[in-house]
This record gives sequence, structure tokens and C-alpha cells, in this order.
Amino acid sequence: MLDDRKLDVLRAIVEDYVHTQEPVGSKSLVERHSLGVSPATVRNDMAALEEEGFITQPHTSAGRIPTDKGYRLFVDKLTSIKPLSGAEKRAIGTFLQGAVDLDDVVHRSVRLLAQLTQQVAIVQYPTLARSTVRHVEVLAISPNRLLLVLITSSGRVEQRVVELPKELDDDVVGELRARLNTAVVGQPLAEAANRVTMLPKMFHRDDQAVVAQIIAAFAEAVVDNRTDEKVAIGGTANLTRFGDDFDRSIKPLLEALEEHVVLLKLLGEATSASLVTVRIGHEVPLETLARTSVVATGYGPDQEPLATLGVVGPTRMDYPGSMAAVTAVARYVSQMLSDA
Amino acid sequence: MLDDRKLDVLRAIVEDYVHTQEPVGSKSLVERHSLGVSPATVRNDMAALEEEGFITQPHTSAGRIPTDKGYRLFVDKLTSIKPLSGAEKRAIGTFLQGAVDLDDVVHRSVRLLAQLTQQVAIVQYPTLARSTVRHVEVLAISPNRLLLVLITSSGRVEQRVVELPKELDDDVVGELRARLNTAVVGQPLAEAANRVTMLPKMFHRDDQAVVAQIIAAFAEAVVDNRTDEKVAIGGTANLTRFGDDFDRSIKPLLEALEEHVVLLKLLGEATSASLVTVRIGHEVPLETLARTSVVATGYGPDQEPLATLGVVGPTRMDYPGSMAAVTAVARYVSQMLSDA
DNA sequence: TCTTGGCACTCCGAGGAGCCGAGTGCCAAC
DNA sequence: GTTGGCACTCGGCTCCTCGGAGTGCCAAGA
Repeated sequence: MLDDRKLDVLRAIVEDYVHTQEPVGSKSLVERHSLGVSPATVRNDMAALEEEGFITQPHTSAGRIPTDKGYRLFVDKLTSIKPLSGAEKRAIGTFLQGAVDLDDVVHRSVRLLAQLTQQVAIVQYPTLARSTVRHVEVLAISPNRLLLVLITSSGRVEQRVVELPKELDDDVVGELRARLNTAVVGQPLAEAANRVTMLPKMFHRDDQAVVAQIIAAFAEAVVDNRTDEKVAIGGTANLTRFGDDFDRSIKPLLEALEEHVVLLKLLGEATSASLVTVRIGHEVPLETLARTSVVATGYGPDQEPLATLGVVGPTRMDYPGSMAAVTAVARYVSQMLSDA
Repeated sequence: MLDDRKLDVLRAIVEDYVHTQEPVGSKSLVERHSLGVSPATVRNDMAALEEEGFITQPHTSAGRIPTDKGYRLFVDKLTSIKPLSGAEKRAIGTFLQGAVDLDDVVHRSVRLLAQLTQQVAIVQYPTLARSTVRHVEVLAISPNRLLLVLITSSGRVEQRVVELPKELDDDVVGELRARLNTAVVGQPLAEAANRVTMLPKMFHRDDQAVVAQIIAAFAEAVVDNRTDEKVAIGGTANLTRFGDDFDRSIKPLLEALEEHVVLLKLLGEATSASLVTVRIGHEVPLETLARTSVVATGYGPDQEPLATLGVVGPTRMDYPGSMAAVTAVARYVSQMLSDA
């Protein structure tokens, strides 16, 4: 039904349309690609492809543009991730080199990704959920104020200030620190909250109320999944490059970018670090973004996907290039996290 | 030269134009405002105002629109900051209530500001430069890795991981922590770096090299002014509301929003917390943003402006409203920082 | 001297006609 | 199955017209 030449035609249409952003006709197609057949033949193939729903024409007597289904086939079957140029690889290395902390890594990654793909880039912070507690610190920063610092295996540092109803002895603070650490260090965060519930009982009766309060704050800091919701965004200026027909999609996209919760839905679950997920047009879980595609992949140290990163752009985008950039950046970042 | 009525006319023009976004003519002006004179008279005044450069007409036989100079006069002389409605005040309170840490405060502020003004909001993180050291913590998080945590009076927490060439005794770490704290607690950050230079000499000869390295990392973390450059942005989706003629300004603005360094130039120096700065059109320090205005003010605990926050929008914006929102949010945030 | 009504003039922008060209579908021939 | 030919469609460009909003100026009135 769809022989090789028809697929070639589809591929050519996608490539041309992505490049020119204009409906592509049979004549220009045979001119720009050496298909070895005449425009009339291509027209026949196009009719077949349209019949199958892979392409469509904006109006009679215009060229064809790919449908979401067409892009889908293109991504699945007709292209492979194109390797990055040496220059690009080097750019990734130098760009990410010299990041001083997790924050820095994330920020550099978004910028890099935005620049490589000329699209909007999104990088989710490594989720706390699957990482473990590396250290907990308890500090009295003033007589009736305590600072809890939680350091995770993914290099993330969470802090929380706790107001105390009464002053706490240094000894008690020290004891608390020791007990907290023995209880939770090495534990996954999900588990940590459970491990500390019994701690207050181990303190002197007079202190139990206060300690319980601190522990509660700690548990909250651990459980609180706001941390998972943290994302960095870059390349919004590229939105203007999408131009013309995509204009009306800019607003909903900008709105989505502001709502981190929505954004994470866009990115989707962190998939294995080596797989890249492509969602095209209506496959995106937001009706308002029907003309938008998302290319994303998971990343994290030791092949374990802790978070997701990716790019967002018009359905008419350079899929091979984006997929290559996304996977490459994910690989580099994962590696940096493994080292750290 | 410019009698009261002419100023009234200018005010009316600005208000109408901001409201309708269309050039305003003499007739509609007398209809919508009770100026007590005929359109012909208004026309004469308009001619005078145009002569002086306060208004202009996009083309012959169109209404008038304010020039930057006109907005300037409007902001300086013709309007006062309009008080927020009770609902808005309450919104500010509830919105900022329950912020758990500095990060949270900043993010909530920026969202709030964007929502109140329906424009793009920018909030700079409190600069470290003028705050003082509240506490320094030194933690061995693994045998040859140390974590430095720096807590500032503005509630900000900076951390830095230091790789050690050799293992350090717990005693030494403890000593280092103690010495560091006595040396720098209460000092302004700018001073802190100087205070620690002599510290390594106070340690046992064997440890001096390692300690020097740690101290260097500490000094770097303190001096490093990347922290000043941190800003939060919100309300970019509002960009699409500006519409029509502002469209071509969107791209440069988005680009500026991505470059935090540029952004800070936009916001300008942190002024006294009670003063609000307005930059109109070409007064903005970026030629590409000639159709853009910035309303900003400093904020910080105890009337001391540590950072700047504000909104960015088209020159044709609601200045009184924006000024009110900016000052109100700044006041609330400052208060929260004082409490904390 | 300022204000007002009147009047001629300008010019933008909406709406419509007409043309051009790219592109299609179909058909008959190879 | 492929190709050239041909009639047809229709969007977009240009050109034109026309109405209306708005102006500037002037002469008369307060």
C-alpha cells in the first residue's frame, strides 16, 4: 500500500516543509530531491498519502503539508537521530564544563539546549523522590530559630527555617542532629519521612513538643514534592522565530511555561535515559497546544532517569536535529551527575 | 505656556490611549471627559501640546498619541500613585503568606506582580553584597568532600562543595568551622573574604594547604557575584496581550529577559524602597526596547534596598496602577524579609 | 484674547474587482 | 505503472473606490 517511493515522498515533503514552512507541491519536490520520477507520478503518490491521512492540503490548489500522523511516521520510520557535528559536540562539552553546582548545571543545560535546537528548552531538576539522604544538618541560627539543611545524593540541597516557641539547648540540637542523621542517612527520601516519626519520643519530655515540631518541618521538607516541580526554561525568545501561523499558539505555550505543574505534564514521565520521547501535535497532553511538539528524554546518573529534559516547538520542527540535541545533552548531563 | 487645561487634555489623552490603544481625537475626548470646552478648543490645545512634543499623530488626520515625553510629564506631574483596592491588598497578603523560604518569597512575588499588573514582572534576588554573614557551616559529607554552607542575614543560603586532596580529621573540620564563624559572623559579605585570608596560618602545618583550599572556595563563594545576578521572571504570557504594534518589540524583550545581566541593567540600581523609578521608552537603557517602559523600585528589610523588583510593559501602559502594585508588593516583601 | 462652529482637506482602512500563478486532478497515451 | 497535457481551482496581490474620523484654519462671537 505504501511502497518505498511513497515513503520517500513523505520524507521529502516533511523535510521541505520543515525547511521552507510552506506547503510543498509536486513540482518543487522533484526539483529539490532526485526522486527519479515525474511530478505527475509524485502527484499520484501524494494523493495516496493524503488518502491515508499522512498529508493534507490547507486548501484546494495548494501544496501539501504533513499531518501529525505524517510527522509520526516520519519520526518512527523515516529518519534516524542525526549525529551532531563535531563543533556541536565540542560546544556541549565547553558549555557544560565548569558548572559549579546543580543549579548551574541545570541552567547551563537549558541555555545550551535552546541554542542547539533554536527552540524552547525545558530541564527538570532531578527529583528528590528517588535519591537518598546524604546528610542532614541542624543549625541554630538565632536563639529561637533553627535551620535544617538536607543534602541529597543527587547533589541537591534543601533548606528550611523553623521558628521555635522556646530556646533550645545546644546539647539538644546536637542530639537532634545525631539522631536525625543516623535515622535517615542513606535512606531514600520517600522512606526518610517515615523513619523520623518516632524520634521525638527519644528526647527528654520537656523538649518533645519542640522536637516534634522540628521533625515535622523536616518531614515536610522531605515529602514536599514542590522540589520535583522545579524546572528551568530557556530560549523563549526563539518563540518569535516560529512565526506566522504559529503565532496563536504562542500564548497558550507561554502560559504553559509559567505553570510548572503543566510543564511537567508536557515533559512526561522520565523515560530511560537512552530513549527519546516525541509527542506530536494532538499527542501533547494539552488541547491548546495542538500545533506543538515535545521532544524529551530522561536523564540522571548511572542510567537512572531522575528527571526529564527536552525541547518544545511547533509540530513543524526539525525532529532529527532536536532528538539528537536532546539525547546528547541528556547524556552529558547524566555523566556530570555521575561524576559529582 | 502650558496652562492647567492643556495639562488636563494631556492627562485625558494618556488615559484614553492607554485604555483604548487607539489614537484619540478631539471629539471623543470631550465626549468621554467633561472638559467643559468644545472640540475645537481641545484641538487648539492639542496643537500646542504637539508643538511642545508631548503628543504626536501617527499620520495626518489621525488622533493623537502621547510621546515618551508626554508619558514622562504624565507620570511626573499629572498623576499620583493610585491606592490599591481592598481586594488587591488582601490578595497580596494571602498570596505572599505561607512562603517557606527566600526562593518561595521571590517566586510568589513575581507571580503576584505579574497578575496584579497584567504585565511581565521581574524580581531580583536580594544581593549578597550588603548583607552580612549569619552563620557558616562546614560539613564533611564524605571522606574527601566538604560542604560549605553560608547563611546570610537576608535569609539566603549559599552552598559550595569542595573536593579535598586528602582526608581531614573531624577535629580539624570542627576547628575550621569555629574559626570561620568567629572570623566572619556579623561581617558584611564584602568584608568576609578579607577576614579569612589569614586563617590557614592558624592551623597545624600539615593541614595548612588543605585549609587554604577550603578557605579559597569559601572566599570565592562569598565574592562571586553571580548571586546578585539571579532574578525571577513571571507573566511572560502577558506579552501576547500587548498586541498589535508592540509585536515587534516582543522578540528583543524576550531576549533581554533571558539575559539576566541585561535584565539587571533594565531594572536599574536598587533605589530607596519608598521611591519608584519609571523609565519610559527611550529612557530604557536598551535601544531595542524603545517602545518599552519599566517601573521598578528597591526593596529589602529595614528600608535598606537590597534588590530591585518591577514590571516591564509597553510604553502605553497603566502607570499609576503599575506604580501602585510595584510599591505595594515591594513594601510587603520588605516587611516579610524584616520579620524573617 | 480666548472660544466656538463651520468647512474644506487629508488620509487610513475596509471592501470589492481582477489578475496571476502555483498547484491539483484527471485522462489518454506510452 | 508512468508520463505529458490540459482544464480547473483558489489564495494572495494589486489596484481602486469610498466612507469616515480627524485635522487645520478661519471668521464670528464672548
